[in-house]
Amino acid sequence: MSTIKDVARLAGVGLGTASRVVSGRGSVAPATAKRVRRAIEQLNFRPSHAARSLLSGSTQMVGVYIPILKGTFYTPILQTIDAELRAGGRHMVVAFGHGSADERRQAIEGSQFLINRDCDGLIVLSNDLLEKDVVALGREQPNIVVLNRVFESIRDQCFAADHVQGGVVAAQALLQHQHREFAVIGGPATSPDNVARLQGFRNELVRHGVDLQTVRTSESDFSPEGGWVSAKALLASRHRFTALFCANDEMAVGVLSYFQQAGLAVPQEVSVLGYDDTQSAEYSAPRLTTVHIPMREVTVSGLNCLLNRCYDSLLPVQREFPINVTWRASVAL
Amino acid sequence: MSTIKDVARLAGVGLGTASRVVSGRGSVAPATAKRVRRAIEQLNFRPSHAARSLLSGSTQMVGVYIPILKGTFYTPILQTIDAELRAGGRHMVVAFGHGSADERRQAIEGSQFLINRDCDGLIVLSNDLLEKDVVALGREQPNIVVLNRVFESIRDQCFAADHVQGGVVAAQALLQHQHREFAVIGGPATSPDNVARLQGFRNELVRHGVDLQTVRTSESDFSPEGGWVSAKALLASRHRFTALFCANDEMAVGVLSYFQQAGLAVPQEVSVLGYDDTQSAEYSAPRLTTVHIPMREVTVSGLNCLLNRCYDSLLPVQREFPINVTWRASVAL
DNA sequence: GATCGAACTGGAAACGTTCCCAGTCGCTCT
DNA sequence: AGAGCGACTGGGAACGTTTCCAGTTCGATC
Repeated sequence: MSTIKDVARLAGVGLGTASRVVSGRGSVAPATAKRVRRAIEQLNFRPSHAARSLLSGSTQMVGVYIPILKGTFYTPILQTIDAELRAGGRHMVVAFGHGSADERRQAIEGSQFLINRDCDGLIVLSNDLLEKDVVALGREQPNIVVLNRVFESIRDQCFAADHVQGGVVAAQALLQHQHREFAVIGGPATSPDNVARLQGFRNELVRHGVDLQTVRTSESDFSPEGGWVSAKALLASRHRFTALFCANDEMAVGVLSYFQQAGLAVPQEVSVLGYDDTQSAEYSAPRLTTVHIPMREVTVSGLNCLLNRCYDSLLPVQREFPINVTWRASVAL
Repeated sequence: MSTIKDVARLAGVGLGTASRVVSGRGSVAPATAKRVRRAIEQLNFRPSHAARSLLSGSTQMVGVYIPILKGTFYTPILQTIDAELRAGGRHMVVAFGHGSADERRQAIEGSQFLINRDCDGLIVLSNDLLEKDVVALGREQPNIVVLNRVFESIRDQCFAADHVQGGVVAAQALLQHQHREFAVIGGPATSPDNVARLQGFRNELVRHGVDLQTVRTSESDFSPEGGWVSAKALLASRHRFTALFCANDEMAVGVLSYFQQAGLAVPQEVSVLGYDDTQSAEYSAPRLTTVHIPMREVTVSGLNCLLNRCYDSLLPVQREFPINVTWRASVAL
């Protein structure tokens, strides 16, 4: 690989002049600039990112930690982040959870890994990190933003939709279709956003006079497979219900798969409501009615907040994210 | 951020000694090492990745270009690459296709972006790159590996399953269930892997005496939505068929969604066969029988090949990838 | 025609590491 | 006692940029 010294030598100019042409800062005579550009072309010169980073103290790189890249929840987030970053000439380096450690450790290690990689900032998604973990991480790299979760100690670096409100919206959607007999398949009890939406859902139910004793709730793991086995158990339990609320779309898809196999017609015999409105809800059989969480807006706002911190820009940041229902075909009277 | 100089000063040792403790190379007296380690701790010192890269000429970083992160095809690939890389203390930087340019330009720009970021090597996935493009890219960064596509000029840097064989396997799966009347929903005609599997499929059909005139083939775009509209068009055409081959799982999922809505029972009235065996096939309604492409093995082999080139390691590389069928519930007699 | 300023130029210093070289110390062996 | 050796140490050079400063040239202004 050729360096800027080679360029300078070939063009017969000084180091400074060559650098000015490359970086476009400072004034250079047109004729000289042309000579330098020809030399660059000829040597196929590209400036070293490492050298620039070393000097400037900034890598123009943002780290993103994601527990696992599976399903349809995280992928649009990555896509969004990369798009926004690239538009600003920056880039993204991703780390997923790995290894045999528990998920909390994985999240810490992944984030640490990213920090060690000289990221200018960090975006973290994790259900298993503790308050003290983010504080510790924040000591090493103050430019941290958390998505889909709020830590009290760094409230204004956290971006999330109001999931208890999401639960309320879910309940209303079902109630307004005259449903009174419910079942729920929740995500992991350790997942804060899951308990929030379940809380909201239940609150709204009692507000409408539903006896919570009659709503059967099972805990699952946010995966289609989990939804499938929960659906099976639910049917086996012979619990009476006309509407089933799934705490995310992926589980709902698994449920739909099992119900089809069991010969239970959706929505004719039971209604199924999803949550998140990810891509997997769009073309299930039947197409899934689901609570729409505006993750794109959440992501962009979080990223902008991070960029503002890292590069003192003034990108717009939004902190309220309206939730509504995307009506498709899985909920009926 | 503190530097190794600060550490050296605080520990009362020379630069070299401090460095030796940090990098673990060279000999240091135990007592001295302890003092240095305490200083590191105290200052919360972390070595600068940029400085190391500059000196060593290697960033320990591999770039991955992916056209778009949507659906279930690319995500496991990323997950696999990251897992393998992290295990070796290296990392991954990802770029997706963006902007309004056509997909070929996007692929070139994305790859270029990665190269400019000082990646030690590049993994590229793209249906739209031309032979000459990879040659040009190869001049800037010889360490390139292509997945799911083979370019003649760099044959041994390309890793892909044999998709014409995949098509053959698909045809056999359907034929052995006595199907004689077919329909096909293909991917984009510009996608080499798509034309390969369609070719293989048709070849096997004629080998079994099926008249290709009777098999209706429509072109779609590998998306669930595309599958949905193609399924609609197919039914509207009143073409007779008992088995439908979809060139990927995503389209098959869209098809299943439409068939359910249209009241067409799968597999009782028609059989549907997918391709790829991605996560979306696992819990569709009904669960999708599909041609299993071992993308994990393809990915690992490609990555290993790249790592061998970049860091002269001797990781195992495999060039043949057996294809079979994952039987679920969408194909019947 | 002296003065001033703008436009342009070259090169040293700095960023934070690692590697190499030279040097010191203490021990063992003749 | 002197030589020889191994363990350990300190600091300069280098990696490839950008920034800054000092210097030169040239045209315009008084």
